Amino acid sequence: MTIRIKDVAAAAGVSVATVSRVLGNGPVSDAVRKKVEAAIEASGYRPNLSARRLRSQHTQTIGLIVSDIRNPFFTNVSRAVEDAAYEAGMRVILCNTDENPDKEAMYLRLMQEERVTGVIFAPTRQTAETLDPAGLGFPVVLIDRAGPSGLNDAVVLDNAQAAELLVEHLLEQGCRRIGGLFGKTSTTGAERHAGFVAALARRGLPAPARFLAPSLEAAEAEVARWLAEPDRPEALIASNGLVLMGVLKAARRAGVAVPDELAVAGFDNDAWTELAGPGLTVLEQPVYEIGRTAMAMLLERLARPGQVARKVVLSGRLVVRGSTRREALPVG
Amino acid sequence: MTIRIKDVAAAAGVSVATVSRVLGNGPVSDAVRKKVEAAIEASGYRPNLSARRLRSQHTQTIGLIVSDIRNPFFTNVSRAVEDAAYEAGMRVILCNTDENPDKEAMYLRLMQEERVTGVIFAPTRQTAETLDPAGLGFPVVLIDRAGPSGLNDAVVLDNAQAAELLVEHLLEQGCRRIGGLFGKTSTTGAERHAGFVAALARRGLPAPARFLAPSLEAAEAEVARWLAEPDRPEALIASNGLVLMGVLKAARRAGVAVPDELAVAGFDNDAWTELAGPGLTVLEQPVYEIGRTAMAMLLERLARPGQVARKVVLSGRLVVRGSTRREALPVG
DNA sequence: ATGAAAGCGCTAACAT
DNA sequence: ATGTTAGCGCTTTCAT
Repeated sequence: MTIRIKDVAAAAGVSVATVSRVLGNGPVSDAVRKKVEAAIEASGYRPNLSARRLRSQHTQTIGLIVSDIRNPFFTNVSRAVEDAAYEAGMRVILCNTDENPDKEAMYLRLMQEERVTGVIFAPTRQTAETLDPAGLGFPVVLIDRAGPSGLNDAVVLDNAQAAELLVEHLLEQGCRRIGGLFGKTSTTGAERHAGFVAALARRGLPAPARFLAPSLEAAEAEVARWLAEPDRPEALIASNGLVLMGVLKAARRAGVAVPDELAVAGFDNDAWTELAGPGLTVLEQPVYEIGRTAMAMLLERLARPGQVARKVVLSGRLVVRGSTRREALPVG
Repeated sequence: MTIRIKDVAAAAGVSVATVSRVLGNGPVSDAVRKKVEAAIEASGYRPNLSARRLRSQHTQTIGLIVSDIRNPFFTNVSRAVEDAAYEAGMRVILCNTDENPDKEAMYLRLMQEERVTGVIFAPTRQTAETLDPAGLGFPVVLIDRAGPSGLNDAVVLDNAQAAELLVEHLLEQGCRRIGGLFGKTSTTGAERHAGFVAALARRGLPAPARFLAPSLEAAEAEVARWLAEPDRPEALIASNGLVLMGVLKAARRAGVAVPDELAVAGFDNDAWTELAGPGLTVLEQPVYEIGRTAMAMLLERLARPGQVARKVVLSGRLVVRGSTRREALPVG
């Protein structure tokens, strides 16, 4: 049926070992290499990667486990990871967990069965805390959310600092009743919440916060409720791009003007944030770089397995736009 | 080193075949099954999928080849495909081609080496025209862009009709100088262009169009140039979500007000289109459904290989928002 | 530089 | 219902 290496060998008049060497750039004389390559070309032979992986014990596969590829942060990270992976001759298996610990466990198990070379993983808080990298059989680089103290390699944003930057900016604009919306299952959410609380506490201000599932729908519903309350906030900080969208949709539905009646700021400088409403003030993460860094760390870890775990902390950049502009805000 | 099936067999006091049967839900007595499952649990055994695939000749893997996962259309399609695939016990390999025919060929070749069960593919026009599904060794379902007459299964939008809907709407709003921006390498672009031309021709109107690479940057640059020309259009139709973003960015940079000085409409009803500017008029594709339909067609094709190729054509829905609102437009 | 042969871990005949 | 065994297609010793 399908052409195997022995068919190519027979056609070229050499042994299967020689064909294998041609395929793997092993030591073969030029004359023989030519003959073999011609036979491969003529037959349309395609090596069977399952067989190669089984025999060589190298799968050249990495797993990328995120909560939802539709979250713009992960969309961009995934593209960066795939670019870097294919450049390094690796393929990527992408998994969406929806922040569901059961799915996380299932996919981690799948990664073991695939005998992946390594995994890049954005875990929920729950999983991050209990993750034992030793028992998995492959190295893990955490992204977006770091696990507990130095057990895993990780590349993350300085989330507390980032949240503080946003709060400071709103304070400078004269806002006082500043509310925050954070993911309830992520470490990211917890860290950003901590920065949010710290920055407001320094001024002796309250830090009203809501925790929610990281989806557009959940955010929109939560914000709609919040805006209907008597002492609604004059500014809102959204912990990720999806939640930020939800804030804007809810404000629009409720007829609350941005920034006149509500200042809005959030995370992730996606293209649309420049175009929405008066332009959205956001904290930009170096998204593509996070993906490539994670991949690079994974490759380094594979090269030096004994090396101590490293955590790369990247800083965000505040991008000020109209959604928090002072002149339009209710001051005092 | 790692635990193999024979280790589990030895621990449970049975043969490897019995363990394999337990794994595959074969006929095994309850008592033995219990014993084996206990041994699996105790040892932390994980089946080696490469070995299983090699032996069984079933990879349970499908390939998803798109131009760029960051294109919101493909982001959503990919999520739908992955959901459906994992439900069917299949893995997905995602590939980004950037509409580069060389990359397309490379990934198609990779799919052969993976011995994938099937592929869902959004090809460039060039590749779509020359694609020989017979020679590939696996079934292909095309999405977004159909190939030539009935050679491949495909699920597509009625692109010409969709473009006509947008044009008709703009005509109703009183626009006359309507420009179009289309992907230069995609069949989608060509089909949408055809509908665009047809709708305008019926009114005896010119149909100025520009063809470009499907990226945010290319669109922004092209539109910036166009808006600077003397007889610039009073309305612009963008052939996909990325290009639509580019139109808006360019208009904003050039200080051209939407919709007062320029009406804007485009494809893909992403969340952000509701929030950008006055809200964007878009043609909504049933995105998630396209992904699931493609997966379903692939599974059907696998079940009935001889079946004649089918093309599922889905209709888009016009979503009217502020970016084309009549009262604000320069009439005549 | 090349070939012969073993075996990666598993499933599927075939036997019992 | 369970065991024995061959072999999926390849890479990798070990010879020569």
